[in-house]
Amino acid sequence: MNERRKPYPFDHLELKWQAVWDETRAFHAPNPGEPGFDPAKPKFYVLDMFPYPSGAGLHVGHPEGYTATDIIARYKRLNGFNVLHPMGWDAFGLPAEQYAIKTGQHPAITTRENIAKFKTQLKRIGFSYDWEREINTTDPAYYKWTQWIFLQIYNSWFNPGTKKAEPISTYRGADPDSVRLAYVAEVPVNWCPELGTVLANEEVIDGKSEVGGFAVVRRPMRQWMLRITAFAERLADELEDLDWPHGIKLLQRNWIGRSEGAEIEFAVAAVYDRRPEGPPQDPAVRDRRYSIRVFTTRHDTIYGANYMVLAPEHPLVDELTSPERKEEVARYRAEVAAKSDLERTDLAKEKTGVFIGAHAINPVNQEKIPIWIADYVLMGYGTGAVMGVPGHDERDLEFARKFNLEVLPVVQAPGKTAGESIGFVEDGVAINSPIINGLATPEAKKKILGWLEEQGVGRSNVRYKLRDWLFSRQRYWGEPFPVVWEDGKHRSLGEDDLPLEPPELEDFRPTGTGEPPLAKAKDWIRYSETATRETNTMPQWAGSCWYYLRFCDPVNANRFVGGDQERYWMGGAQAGGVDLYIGGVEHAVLHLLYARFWHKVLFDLGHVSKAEPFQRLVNQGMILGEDNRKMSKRWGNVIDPLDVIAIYGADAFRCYEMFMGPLEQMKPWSMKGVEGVARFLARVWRLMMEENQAGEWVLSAEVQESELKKSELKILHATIKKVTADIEALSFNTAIAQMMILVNALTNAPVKSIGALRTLLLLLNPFAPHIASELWQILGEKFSDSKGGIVAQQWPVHDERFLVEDEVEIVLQVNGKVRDRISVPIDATDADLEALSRANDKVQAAAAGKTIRKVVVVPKKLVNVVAT
RNA sequence: GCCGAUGUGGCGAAAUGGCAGACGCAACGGACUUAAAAUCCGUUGGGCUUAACGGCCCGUGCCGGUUCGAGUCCGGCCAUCGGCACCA
Repeated sequence: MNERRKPYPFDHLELKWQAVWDETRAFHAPNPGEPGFDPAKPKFYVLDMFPYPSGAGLHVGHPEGYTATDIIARYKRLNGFNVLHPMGWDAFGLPAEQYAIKTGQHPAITTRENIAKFKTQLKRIGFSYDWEREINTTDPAYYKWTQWIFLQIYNSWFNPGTKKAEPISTYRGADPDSVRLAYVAEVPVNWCPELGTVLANEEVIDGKSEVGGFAVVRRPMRQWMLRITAFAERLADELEDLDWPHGIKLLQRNWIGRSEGAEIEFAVAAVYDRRPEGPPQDPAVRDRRYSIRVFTTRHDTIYGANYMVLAPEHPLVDELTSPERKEEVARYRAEVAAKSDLERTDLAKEKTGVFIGAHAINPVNQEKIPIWIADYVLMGYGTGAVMGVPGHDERDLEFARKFNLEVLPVVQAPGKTAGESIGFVEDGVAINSPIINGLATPEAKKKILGWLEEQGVGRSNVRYKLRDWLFSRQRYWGEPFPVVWEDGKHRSLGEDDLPLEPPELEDFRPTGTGEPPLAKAKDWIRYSETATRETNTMPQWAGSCWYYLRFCDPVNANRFVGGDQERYWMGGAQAGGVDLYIGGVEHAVLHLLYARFWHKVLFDLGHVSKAEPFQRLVNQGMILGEDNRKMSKRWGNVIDPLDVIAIYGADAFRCYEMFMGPLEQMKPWSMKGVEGVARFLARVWRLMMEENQAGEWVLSAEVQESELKKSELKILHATIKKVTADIEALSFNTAIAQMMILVNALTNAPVKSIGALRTLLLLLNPFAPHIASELWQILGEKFSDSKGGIVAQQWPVHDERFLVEDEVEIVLQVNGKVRDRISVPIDATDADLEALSRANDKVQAAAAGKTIRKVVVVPKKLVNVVAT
């Protein structure tokens, strides 16, 4: 290994301070009612996205966000906040289970080992977590409450009147099971025949399994679903007031996918008319009226609707298909069912579909239009049926061309002929549409909708792309559902039955039939003579949906979080919730949407005090390898923080992570860059320390009580100001640059003022806490004061008086180009500046032969002479 | 295809509409050293010009606009990255 002498003894002092912090519980945040709790202090909750403890350990990407939050946490503490800064483990999940399948080692053991490794790494970086609040989603004392929250969801329904989740007991309908927020449905899942198991969507990449690359097909199975769609409107609307990156809000909004439009009923032309045997004799069948509802955002184009398409799975298909088309329809539906999602959504492929032998009536003109089924219409969105308007919808146009259906323009784009307006038209004027001819699109929509409403065949309607959340997995390593089945019906266990622990299994392998591995535990499954346990488990997202709440009160055995604790950390007069949440963009929609959903349910039921959990969100950018590629085993460019720390120390590691560039930006790693930052810290060290004859570091003789020169005072206070503002703005790279400027300036001074050094150490402390603590202590011992450790200090405040200057440099421009720079007294008037500028040699030279038209004076900055 | 982000030296980057390139890396030169490492000091966007001090021009992806003045604001392109993708 690297035998090079260390530029300062970081290894010794870093381990020393980490031990001190542990022993003194330096970063423990007291809860209301605990000793040491000061109600006068404002709270600050700064949260990291807790990691999945994989076997590979942390790489340098993880600690980027963690370092940022740690700087904020340390900074806020010195500013008098009671800071909640916790860490834990999102430890249920596939890799541990896959490892168990391969080796037979129980996932709990793998998980324990991985957590130990992660924790060692995090501690070596010197993060100021309150480790007394550490949580682990696989701990029964934790997932007891994950299961408890599931029961709250299970025992609730969404009241459309109040737009709130309410206890199921308030539901007045006949079948509560049909409205619960957790329900069972037969839905298509990703089935991988090769692996013999079901996969989550995240585990399927381009229609193949992430593990092994085997084909994945859709197959209907009984699944637990959470009714997140009921909250679509609130999840979209309530994003508004959150202090999140604009892009992330947009991503969530798009994911939720709100569309405003109309639902329109198309009557079905008498089905029996076309049957060879004539009208059925049974009056119940003969008189049956069918109608098909479509959803459209372009109701203004309804005159152009000359066919209709149902999703192949549409429930009316069986009843409407004419006998002579039955065979073909059945064949088409079978074909579609066999397709994977990939095949079905492959845009390059041609449109397919079959006519089902029935017709619908267009309500605006009473025309009989053919009904088709085609897989470009999805059962899961809208009503599963569309009116085909080939004139103004690209997909319909493609379909119409394939099957030679008529294409009729009904909207004319501005500046184009009717014929040219075929295709997708954003806005235009209605044509060939008697009721709305000549109206601009928005008015046409309004008028036709009014007309349809009058006829009783249409109403305005809002639809969302968001689907209900498929909440069950056929896995071992997850939270079991607190549910039992009896006589084909499910019912929940009581709170007293929690935690419901999974059975001990020797064999974690999938059964091959799609039945979950828990089904192998025959004794465990048997709940009573007549009832059996649910064998699915919850997905990995479950534990992370509420962990930020558990951090507020991590060991409470009686409640998922205590009321006082929740109100203190998550409530408050301000916006409330987590004050700062930093993590990767990869969670922009899933985790962040799921957690918001659970939080809203808990809020509606009165268990938490605010409707939103994360007030401010920041995404750190990905750290690439030195080769500018994503870090991965495949490229061999993964960097272990511990390897960096062994050479340069934790402080250098932390500072480099922040100095690389803006937090939110993607940027490549550079070992040379770490070295540069390490040199900076070594300079800080040598500002105060020198080696004696024996090779020991001792306080430098240059460190003395002394008055600062004016120029030194200025740079010191400019640094306090900039570092403070930059930390507030999470602009850590420029904060470090400013401290480098200060250190360079101090290095050149013959005498090092203790006051200036102390201030520097306070500013540096959030970034490089070990070296700052050590040097602070050394100064304290030498100049025996009673200030205490650096963690007990106040953040410095700059004094604007030291920043004002007697003289300022003024830039002289002619026509916007710099011609000279002059130094003038700070109180020079605009007239003075103009006169000086006009008299300046270089200005005159540049303006020679021209007439001065105008002189722009920017006080204390520049003068621009406009000459032509 | 749609949505979003980003384009500045050899590299990471900095710049409330007002001196483009702070700070750092790399490179080069010097000091120290028997020597090297470490450290310290200096130079470093490009071009032209001058014996030299210096002087001049160009330069923030491309084209245009607004402005006394644009990396920054507006319009239109191009490229890279990310997300969504038959959502009616």
